[in-house]
Amino acid sequence: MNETMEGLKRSIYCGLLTDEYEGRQVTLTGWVNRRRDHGGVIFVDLRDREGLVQVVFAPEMGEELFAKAESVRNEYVLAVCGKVRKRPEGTVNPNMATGDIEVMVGDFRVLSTAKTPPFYIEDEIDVDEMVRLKYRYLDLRRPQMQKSLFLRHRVVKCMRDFLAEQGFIDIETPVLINSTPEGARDYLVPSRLHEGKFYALPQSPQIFKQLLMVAGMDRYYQIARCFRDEDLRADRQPEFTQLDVEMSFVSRDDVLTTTEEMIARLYSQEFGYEIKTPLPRLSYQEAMDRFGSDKPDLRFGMELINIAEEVKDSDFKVFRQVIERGGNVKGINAKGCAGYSRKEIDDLTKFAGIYGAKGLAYFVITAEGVKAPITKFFTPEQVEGIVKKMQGEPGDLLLFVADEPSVVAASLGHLRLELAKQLNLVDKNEINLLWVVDFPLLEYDAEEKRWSAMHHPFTSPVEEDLALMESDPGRVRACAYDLVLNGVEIGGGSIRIHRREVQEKMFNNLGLSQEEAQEKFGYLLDAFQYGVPPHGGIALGIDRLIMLMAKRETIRDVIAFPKTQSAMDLMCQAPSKVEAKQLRELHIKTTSSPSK
RNA sequence: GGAGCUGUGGUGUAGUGGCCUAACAUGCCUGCCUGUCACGCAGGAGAUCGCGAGUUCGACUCUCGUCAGCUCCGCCA
Repeated sequence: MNETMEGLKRSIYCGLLTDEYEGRQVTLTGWVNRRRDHGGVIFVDLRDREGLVQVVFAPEMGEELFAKAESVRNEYVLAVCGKVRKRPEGTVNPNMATGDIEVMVGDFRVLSTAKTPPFYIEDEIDVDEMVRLKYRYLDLRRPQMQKSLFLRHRVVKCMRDFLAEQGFIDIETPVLINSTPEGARDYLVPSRLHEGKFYALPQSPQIFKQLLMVAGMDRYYQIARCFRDEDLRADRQPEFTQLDVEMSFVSRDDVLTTTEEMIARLYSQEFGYEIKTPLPRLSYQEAMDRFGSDKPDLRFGMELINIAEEVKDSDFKVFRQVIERGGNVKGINAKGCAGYSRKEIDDLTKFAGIYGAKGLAYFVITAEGVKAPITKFFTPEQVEGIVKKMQGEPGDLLLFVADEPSVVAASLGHLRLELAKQLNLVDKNEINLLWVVDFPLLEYDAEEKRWSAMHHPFTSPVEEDLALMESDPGRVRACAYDLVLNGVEIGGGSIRIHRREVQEKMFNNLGLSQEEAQEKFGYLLDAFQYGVPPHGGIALGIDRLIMLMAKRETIRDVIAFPKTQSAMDLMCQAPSKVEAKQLRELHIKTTSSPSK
């Protein structure tokens, strides 16, 4: 039933056919996007990765062939041979790139019949993602998905070209490595040859790229697959792709500048958009203070404003006590939202609660003055002071959170984003890039009661904070930086520690004993005894970057075969059970019941 | 580990205790149709309403559990 390509050769992609081919005999191949059977004549839109073209089946081709044409259905794979011609007057389709021409089919073959697909192969579909993922190969036929993958290809190619020009070389690092403490949960791979031992899949090629610097490669890059066994999000998959870069004998600004140039070239090449460099830089502290986030979206204002000074002497116990305990009281001004209903404010309160806020205080500013249940705790002067600090005007809604600093930042920071969404404050076409710099080197893990590296254990402290490492580790700034695009972290890196004594201090702060450090990272420490260049680098999240460039809401849309939120591949059904024999070879026994 | 939303022919939806013997659109099948392009017209097939309990005289509808998908919190150097 299915015919072969024997003796046929495609002349051109369907979507690339132009009127320059008029009068010429061509062979086209593709999928039947849609057929319109008029009885005496059949129109078929033939689709390939470049687009559509209309091919026409008319009875002149002969009875037998025409009968075959009548049996053609959607998604059949055809090879058609025919003459390109201008469409008759009045039948040109201006909505179609190839709408002024068509191919009069003289002969054709059905290379493959097809079942009716479970959903339409077209953009703007509204199909349950479960179905799309199960039939991902059909989902990927949709032009929009193909465009995303083409975009991804061009972006990665542009990166490679740029980096090659700059003297970076592409080096692969192993995928089977050893598990390390710190950081995300590792994916483990049992060893058959070493009973009871495991490889881990890399969370990033971090240590290897640093060893490549010790090896004198000077400038390295890799499009690296990374693995983290943590829960998924719209912008987090268990395996994802990073552009991993490392360079020797450089300062922080060398890394930033190189990255900026690359990103600028990307946008220039892809959209003809000129990004102004150098990009703005915001310290972590300032980002947290003003936006409640270390990846602030600067496409709109509505900054967090500290009103501790204005409320510290008020009768409002909630605020006062928080301040006395070292907490923050901050607010945001939702311009023009004074008309929000009780329920809308309740919803905002609930929303703030997700991030730990125990309440959401508010002022409604009307022409007659401030209206709110809590005004009674403040003197008129205090109310006025708060309104002034918040730059409140009649018609505004002021929202306040009082809590420990991290809760205030998280709740107001997210509330700010939520309100921007509701009020449509974001220009979707704006491209807002910035660096967040001067991250803390360490953060305190309350659960484990110890310091842990905010970036990773090889991040260098900034020189002038070195002395604080023993006296006040929480205040040490790291020579680390994140690249933020429209409120999404798309990359991060640091200048690394290249001095053994600083590295030891770092391990010390992390509560790693000399022995533990030697056991886990000994090879890096050893390497550092043999001449290590100062070095630093960055890793960019390719999936997230492409997601933003393609204006998609989830990285699943720019990954060919992504996993669901429960880390399953609905198409191939991974993960799956394995044979008992395989487990025996790996010296593994599972604890779950065999029926499961 | 937790919160929320969703689950009804292939697909997208409607149906808030009896009107449901489950509706609409689209897709699919059959027939007609020589200029359509979301072709048109006529007819037809197709659903134990995610799964399991419970409440009820009666459950697509209410309750509980469970599974799956999505969003989020925790987690993610």
